[in-house]
Amino acid sequence: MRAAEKAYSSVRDGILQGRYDAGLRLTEHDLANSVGVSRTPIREALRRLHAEGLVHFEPNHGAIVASFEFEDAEEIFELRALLEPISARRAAERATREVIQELLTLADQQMLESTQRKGNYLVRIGDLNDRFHRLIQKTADSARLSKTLSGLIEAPLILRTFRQYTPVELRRSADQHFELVNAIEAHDPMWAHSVMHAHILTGRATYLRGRLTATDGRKK
Amino acid sequence: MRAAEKAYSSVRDGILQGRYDAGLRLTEHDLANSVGVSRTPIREALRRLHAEGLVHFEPNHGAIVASFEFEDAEEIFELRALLEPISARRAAERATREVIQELLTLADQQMLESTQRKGNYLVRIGDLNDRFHRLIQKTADSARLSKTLSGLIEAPLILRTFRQYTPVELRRSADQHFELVNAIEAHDPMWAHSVMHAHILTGRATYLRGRLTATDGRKK
DNA sequence: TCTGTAGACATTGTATACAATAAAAGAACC
DNA sequence: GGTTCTTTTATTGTATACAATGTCTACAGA
Repeated sequence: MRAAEKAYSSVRDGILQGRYDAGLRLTEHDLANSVGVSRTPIREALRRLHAEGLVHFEPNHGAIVASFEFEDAEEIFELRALLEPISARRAAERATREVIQELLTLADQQMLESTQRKGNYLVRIGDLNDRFHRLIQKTADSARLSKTLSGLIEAPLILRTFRQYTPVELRRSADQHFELVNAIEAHDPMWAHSVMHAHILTGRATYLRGRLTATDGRKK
Repeated sequence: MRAAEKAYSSVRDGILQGRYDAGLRLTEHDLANSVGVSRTPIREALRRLHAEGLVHFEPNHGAIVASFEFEDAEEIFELRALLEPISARRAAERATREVIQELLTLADQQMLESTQRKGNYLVRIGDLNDRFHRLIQKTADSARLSKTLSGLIEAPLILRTFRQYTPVELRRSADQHFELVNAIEAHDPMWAHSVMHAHILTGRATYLRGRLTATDGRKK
């Protein structure tokens, strides 16, 4: 694997898995040491992460791990609610049998995890959800749309959201994935569009409810 | 100015002004020579341009200047039609008197250029249009939205579109800018939203008409 | 004439040394 | 004790040398 690639995924994973907390300073030198490559590929990785919004630069203080505030979440859900339905629509126009089968498998597994809820099932559900949405994006076959969305599907935010889900909501989310597969299988772009729209808004509602409870909790 | 900055704007200008044609190979070595900096800042600039979609990489052939096909244009207009109205809405909620004044001045100048049509007025209109839209984005004050849109407002495409405009359409476009300023001045988000939506769709329609005529021309 | 292969060449990828700059720490003075 | 100036240190920015790898070309053989 190229060193730049290694640096990128290493730092990215560190941020997404919470090993690097929001606000932490990441100096090129330290990262180079911990990843085991020189500063050059580290620089490249940091610029890329900056473009994706995972870090920002403070002059002479290096890269700072970005934090997600409430306003960011609102905005992310708003943009996803606009863009992901387009992905779904395009996917419905383009999906092959193989893709549909794979989506079905992912939805199946997610439903299983959502009903059983064993071990650290939330991480696995988060992962399945991520793969499901990414496969739809890939099927939509629009580099521009993918790039636009990639900055928006922030795993830490989504994982945090999953923690808010009640068992019922977890099953509903998995069920919406099933319906999405149905719509895509039927090659019905409008159906796929609106199911995806509802799906994102459902996630948003859950996130908002979680925020409210969290705030109430602090107020007590 | 930092060398990386110099490299970025130099290469970017080269592409946007058409000095580097679509499909042209840009090798790091050559660019380093022509810009007058070392390869390191050139690399940084190229990665950035890649993230913005202005070049793509072919393994062992370096950066290739991206070309805009019909499908790309369709997609860009579709995404802009979704996203720019959000910018307009947010701008209407946030604009100060100073910003409104500046927008008004830009719209004024554009109207003037559109009625006089002297010299290479199309370039100047393209520039005014660009500044108008960017100021709205800036006023919308959403880093995420700006970043998402920045990859979509491709100057070469928009400039090409302006060439298709009839005098009437040029004035209509300037007039829509005026109406947008009215909506923003009234702090009416919905109004701003729908005017911007119509404005983008107007541009799209003109672009499509231009494409059709070009195709007909070839068929004869 | 076509095809396969060897080798030169072009190009990127990486490490490292050095320069520039700004922040932090410490010393001297009031 | 506080404040300002100086020195040190930390950090990024840039250039360059070298390594790795893929591509193109020329030539030999069928």
